Amino acid sequence: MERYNFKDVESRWQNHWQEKKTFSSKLNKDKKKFYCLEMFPYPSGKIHMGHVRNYTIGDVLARYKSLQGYNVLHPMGWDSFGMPAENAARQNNLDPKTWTESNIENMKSQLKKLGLSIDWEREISTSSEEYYKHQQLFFLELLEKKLVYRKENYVNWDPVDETVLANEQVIDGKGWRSGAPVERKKLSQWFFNISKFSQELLDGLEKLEQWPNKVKTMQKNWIGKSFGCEIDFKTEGNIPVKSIKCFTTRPDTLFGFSFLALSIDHEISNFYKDDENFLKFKKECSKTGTTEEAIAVGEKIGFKTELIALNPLNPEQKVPVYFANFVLMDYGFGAVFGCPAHDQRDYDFAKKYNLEIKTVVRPNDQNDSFKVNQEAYPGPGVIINSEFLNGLSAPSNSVLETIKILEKKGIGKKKINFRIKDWGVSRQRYWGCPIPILYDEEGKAHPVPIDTLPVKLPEKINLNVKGNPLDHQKNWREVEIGGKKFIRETDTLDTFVCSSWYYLRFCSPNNGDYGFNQEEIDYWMPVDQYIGGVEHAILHLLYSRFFMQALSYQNPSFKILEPFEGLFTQGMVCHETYKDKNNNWISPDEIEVKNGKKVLRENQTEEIKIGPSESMSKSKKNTIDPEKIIEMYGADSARLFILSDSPPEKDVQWSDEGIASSYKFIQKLWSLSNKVIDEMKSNHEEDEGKDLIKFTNKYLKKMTDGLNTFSYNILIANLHEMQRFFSKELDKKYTKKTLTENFSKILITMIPIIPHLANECLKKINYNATEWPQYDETLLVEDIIPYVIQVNGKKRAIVKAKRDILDEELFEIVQQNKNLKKIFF
RNA sequence: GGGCGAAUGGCGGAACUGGUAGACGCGCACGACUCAAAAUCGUGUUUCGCAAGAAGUGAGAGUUCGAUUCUCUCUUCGCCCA
Repeated sequence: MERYNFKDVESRWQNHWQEKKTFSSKLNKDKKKFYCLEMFPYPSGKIHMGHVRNYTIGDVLARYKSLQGYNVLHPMGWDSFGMPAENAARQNNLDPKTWTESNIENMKSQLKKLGLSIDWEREISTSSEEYYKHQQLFFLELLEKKLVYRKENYVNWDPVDETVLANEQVIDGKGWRSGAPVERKKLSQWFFNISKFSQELLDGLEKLEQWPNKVKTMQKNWIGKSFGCEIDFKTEGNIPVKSIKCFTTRPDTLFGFSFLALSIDHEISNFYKDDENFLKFKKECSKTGTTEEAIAVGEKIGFKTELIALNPLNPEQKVPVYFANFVLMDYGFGAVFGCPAHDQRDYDFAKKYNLEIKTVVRPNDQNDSFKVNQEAYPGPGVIINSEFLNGLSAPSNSVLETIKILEKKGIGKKKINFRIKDWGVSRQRYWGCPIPILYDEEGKAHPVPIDTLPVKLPEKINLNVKGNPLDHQKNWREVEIGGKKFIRETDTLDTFVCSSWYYLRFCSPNNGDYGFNQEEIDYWMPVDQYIGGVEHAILHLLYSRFFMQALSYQNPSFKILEPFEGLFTQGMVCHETYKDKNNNWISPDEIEVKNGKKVLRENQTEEIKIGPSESMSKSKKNTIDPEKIIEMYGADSARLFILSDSPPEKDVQWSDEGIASSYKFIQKLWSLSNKVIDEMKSNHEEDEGKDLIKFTNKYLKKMTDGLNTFSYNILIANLHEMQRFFSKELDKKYTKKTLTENFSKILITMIPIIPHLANECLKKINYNATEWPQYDETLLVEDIIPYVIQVNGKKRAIVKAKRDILDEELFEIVQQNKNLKKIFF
């Protein structure tokens, strides 16, 4: 029998799909749509196993839905702006555009070799003028709606990359890419007013039933709604300030008040702007990062002002006012009241400056003489030492009670506060979408006139300069409109902006005058199933959700509030790690197996230390190149293996044995298929049994269930069972009709998983697969079923009997069973 | 420190609403084919035990005729936030 030639078959089918435009999708209101989207890749140059997994999972679903009769939209594009292109261009002395475009070409051909059912006619690239010109228009629209604004802000500054870092790009106080200690720097930045929609973004989560709870919880925490109260603290002192406003979630601990702390950026700092000691202190503060983590871990330091604050519930009590490094200007009002006994940061601060620590909450299992010792007690309990608040259960009753009292006295009011901050979108980089803003000679910002859009990125410029290369482009920066001189904004947009709306563009990728066509998005949106890594659980997904809010704001014809109806987060691809005797990472390519041991290929003797399996990464050299795998084993084998070993939401271990076994299995399926086709030629007049039909039905149910629940690893197990069953069952004689009917259904179920082999086999029996096969419910029911006999909860025997057997009859059988006889008699 | 989740053979993992634990794969062992090897095919493979049988889903308790599944306590690991 001929061996399966995957190279020939796979390339033939891939060409067929391309020529016939099999996966091209068109708006068709008579058909139910299904929008299947995987997170689009950054064009780094080569696909990696993570892509293989992500896109295989998506392809299984897209092909399945298509067989189910849906009008499927399954597009692909490129998240092609960003730092790596700029770095690569600097190093290799070429320009980012050329680098990016050639990477795209290469990766596209690699993806095509995977046999994905992608509508390539909808391909988009965010760094193309075609794409970013619409983004600039969106920016101006949002500016018009006052959802974009500019403000001076302290930022995390990476002194090596000379760029602003987002909080999440700061790891342990260092830049994620450069590793340099991050500094605080004040810059004028563009912001998207995401916090305006805090409540909407929170409420929207409730409706996302097909999202993992984990992701919803993460977003919820990120938005961080807290309920509390704003309080005016009266002040006395040499500075002309009458009161300071604070936000707190624990007004009930006011009797434990022992200091008031201000952010160094609080307006009161203006009174100290010439004070040398204060400036010194400020400098000291800039050494700690702006992240909440850095603040929690770092030393708490303060600068005492000449002000005294009064306790609003007890004006007799007067406490000092400090500037402190752990108070953030953009949370609350940049001022907090210190209650050392019940907040750890306050406790650390009070210890350092010898301030009073007064316990005002005791745990429920302690008595009123409880005193905080060693560390703060932030937990629940009962209010003590607090006059008229004593005895209230904290925080459940005490917070609301205290707010009532404060409101009555007119010194405080109930307030909802959100942790989420506005989204800073300015980046001091070249390879990004230019922000369409012009500054006049007074430095006032003006939108670029719409009819002159897009603001094109200058090409082939010198990147080997300090800071943002666009700052050095005099010709580009300086503009004259109507005789007036302007200077262009040189910051570019965060690449997260590009990925916040690309799924809309896919619906109408060629729409010229606007980012999308309303009719097209009304049909295709929302994305029915979005698939990608959990690392985007917060930012990308939240930004995308914000973008829908922003577009629909003051625009009743835009009705999509949630872009992604279903979300699936797949696990990572892992591989064993290897080290040589000098503890250098060794790539799997440099290793050979000799006498059951892994040795260096170079010298064939040095044994390799095998480390734990970890997520594939270049730094640990434990990557496997998908291109080589496809070359050796074919796309179907790669797809089969990446789906087989673990459920898609969990991490999967790549192994040589695993891919080899998948390859063997492809061969087995091929040979099984040939055997069945041979059997079809023998023309039996009657079926020798019904097992094959019954099996097929059960199999179809399991495959359908598995596909509906993303249990893709179970699909592969079913395929193995099917292969074994059919190989044996073919010893019986079946008619051509039975074989064709049943086996063609089985082949169709293989299309989503291993499309090349499945289509090739279907072609051999001249079967045109158009529909997902239905199973016959009645055939799922067995007549003879096993009865498990338990005695006192322990399994003692299994007897087989008719499904509808009477209790007495069953009892009869049980009595005859010799195992059971021993127990009873 | 807080939140969420997980823990099942040598390994990856299955088990629908509480009802035969270990599907399927890897690995391993044995056998067939072969001069031989590879490949392929077949059989077996939770542990202890020759067997009958017993124990067994991180540990301990509880609910139940019956618990991998439900409840509580604990341990370890992972992820996210700090």
